[in-house]
Amino acid sequence: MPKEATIINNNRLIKLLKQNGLSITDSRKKILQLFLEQDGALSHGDIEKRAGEKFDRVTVYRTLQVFVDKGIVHTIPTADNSIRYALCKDECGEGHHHDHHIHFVCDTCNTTYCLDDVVTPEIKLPKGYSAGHVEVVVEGVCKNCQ
Amino acid sequence: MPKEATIINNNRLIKLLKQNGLSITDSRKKILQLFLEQDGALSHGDIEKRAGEKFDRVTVYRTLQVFVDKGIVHTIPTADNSIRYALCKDECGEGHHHDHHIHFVCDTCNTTYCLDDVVTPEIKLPKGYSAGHVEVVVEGVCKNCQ
DNA sequence: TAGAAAAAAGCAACATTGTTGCAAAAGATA
DNA sequence: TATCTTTTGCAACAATGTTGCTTTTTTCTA
Ligand SMILES: [Mn+2]
Ligand SMILES: [Mn+2]
Ligand SMILES: [Zn+2]
Ligand SMILES: [Zn+2]
Repeated sequence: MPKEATIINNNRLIKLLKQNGLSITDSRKKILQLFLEQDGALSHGDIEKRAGEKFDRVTVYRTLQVFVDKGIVHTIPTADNSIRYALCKDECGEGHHHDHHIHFVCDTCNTTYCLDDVVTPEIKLPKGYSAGHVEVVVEGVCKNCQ
Repeated sequence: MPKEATIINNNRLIKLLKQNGLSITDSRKKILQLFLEQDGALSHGDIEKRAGEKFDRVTVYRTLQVFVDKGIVHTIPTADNSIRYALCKDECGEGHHHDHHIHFVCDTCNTTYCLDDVVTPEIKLPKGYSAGHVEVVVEGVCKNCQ
């Protein structure tokens, strides 16, 4: 008999997937769970490792792509050429993300955080340029590594 | 007989390399030239293409690494998992970059610009986090694509 | 300016990461 | 449960990045 926490969690996963019009599959549940139980962001590699030997690499790629498309997770660019993914907490949906927070990468533990309370600043661009999305990534030392 | 412009350019390249304590080689001159005659930033792939069939892929990787180490070029993180490189115009040197400008990626032509006159904004972080470098990438439509 | 020493380039082999088409398996629907 | 639809796994492939070693080029000094 599974533990209470597991049941709740499983229901939450199913609800989230259904809300986004996705069919319920083991890989989607597992990967979504990884995001829910995680403070920071995850790279493709992290997910491959933590999802265990259970899923094919291709499935992870496709699942992440679906999650991004649906507005369930957003991507975070980093300097080391490895995209990180994190849960969207804002009202993102299919085809439009509205993540206006900044990101923080710890030099020490290498964790990537969404700083949901820090709003992206206004940037005054030179004449001729028009801004769409603004991405801010701060690198430094995080709360756990001071 | 080479043209005047070529000679000057060649001297400039040599000077720049010497200033940074690098020996003068064909690949370094060629790749540095690509940056000098380029408005936007270049990806590894761009450089491989434009440097022609003349150099080995490995040489391009190693040359870019040397340029970054020496503070001749800096890297720009992008959302599509392909690092761009651009000339440092600030006083960067071996082991320390001081690029405090923001970057702009055009949705239309996909060019990446260093906006040298737009200074990185101050970011107020939550308690416990200390900031090192701040990276701002704005995505939108550039001056040539309006 | 020739020759020795040092540095860089090229090459080959390999590792990692990402993509695509297709058949099998699993999920949704009625 | 049967049928239709979607997703997965697999295989093959492409692109990107890394490493060790040999050859070539550059630098340095006599
Ligand atoms: Mn985020
Ligand atoms: Mn720049
Ligand atoms: Zn940390
Ligand atoms: Zn443009």
